[in-house]
Amino acid sequence: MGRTYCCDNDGVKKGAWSPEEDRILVQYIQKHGHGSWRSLPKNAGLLRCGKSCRLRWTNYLRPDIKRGPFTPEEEATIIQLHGMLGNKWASIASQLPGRTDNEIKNFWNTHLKKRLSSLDQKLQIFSSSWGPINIKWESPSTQHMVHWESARVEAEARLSMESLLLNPSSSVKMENNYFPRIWNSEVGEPFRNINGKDGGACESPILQASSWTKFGFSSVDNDNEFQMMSIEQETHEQEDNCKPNADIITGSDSISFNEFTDYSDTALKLLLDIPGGNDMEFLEGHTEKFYQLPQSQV
DNA sequence: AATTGAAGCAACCGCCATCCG
DNA sequence: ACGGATGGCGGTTGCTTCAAT
Repeated sequence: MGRTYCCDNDGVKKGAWSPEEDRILVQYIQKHGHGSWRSLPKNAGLLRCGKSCRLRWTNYLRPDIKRGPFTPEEEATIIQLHGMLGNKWASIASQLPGRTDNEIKNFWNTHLKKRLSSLDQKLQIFSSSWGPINIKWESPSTQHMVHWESARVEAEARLSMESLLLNPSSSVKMENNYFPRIWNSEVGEPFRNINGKDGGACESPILQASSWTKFGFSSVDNDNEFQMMSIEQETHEQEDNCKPNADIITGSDSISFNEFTDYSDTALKLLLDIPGGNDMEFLEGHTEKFYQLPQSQV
C-alpha cells in the first residue's frame, strides 16, 4: 500500500531548476504567498511538485537566504550545536539566521565531519601512547562521545582564541554566555528535561564538563539564570542528580563521562591548531606535563 | 588536451508529526 | 477518535566542478 508521493504524477519535472522556473516561483510567492504548496505549482504554472517548490524556495530563493562561505563564528556555532543536538539540522539552522538546514547539513558532511574525524584519529594515537587511559574506541557510544567532545572542544578552542585576539578584555564574557543562551532556548529544552519528570535541576553535561573554567576562563556575568560554576566545586555537588545523563551518553563503556571529559579536554585542546606538519611531535618527552590524571584517578 | 577521481552542493526520497474534516 | 492530506525533516543520490595525472 503506502501513500503516494506527491511527485508521482506524470509530467512533473525533476532535477535542477532553470532560471525561468525560479523567476516564476519567486514572482508567484511574492504576489500570492506560497499558500498550499501542493496547489502552488498548478496555480503558478510550474511543472513541479509542491514539495520541490517548497524546497527550492526555502533552500535557495527565499530573500533572507545568506549565501557565501560560513564564517568562523557560524562554523563554531554549528560544531557546538551539533555536539548538543546531533543531526538536528533544522534546529541548528534556527540558530543561524539566513542559513538553511540543507546548507548546514552539507557543510557538516563535507567539511566539519572530515575535520573531526581527523581529530578522532589524533585522539586514538594520543590515547594509545598512554596505558592508563583504557578507552574502548571501537564502541559506538564512545565514538559518539569522541565526536561530541571533539566538536565541543574545537569550538571552544576556536572561540576562545578568537575572543582573545579580537577583544582580550570583554569577549570572554560574551562567549561564556553562548551555551547558557542556547541551553535556555527552545533548542535546549529537551536537554533541560532529560532528567525526568520531577524536573530536578540538572545542569548541562556540556557545562559540567565545560573547559571554560578549566582553561582559566571564568564568568564575569551572573545576570543569566544559568550560571557558570567552578567545575571542582559544583560538579560533585550535582553529580548524583545528573548521573543518568552521563550513563546515557557513555553507555557501558569503560570510562565515565566525567573521566573522559577530563582527559579529552586537555588532550584535544593540545591537539588543536598545532603548528608544523607533525601533529604529535609536541608530545615527545612532555606528556607528563600536558596530561594529568584527575585527582580521583591518581 | 583528455581522463579520472574527489569534493561540493542542489535536489530527491521517504518517513514522521501535525493538521483538519 | 479516526484517517487522509500536508508540511517538515534528515538521509541519500547524482550532477557539476575542479584538481591531479
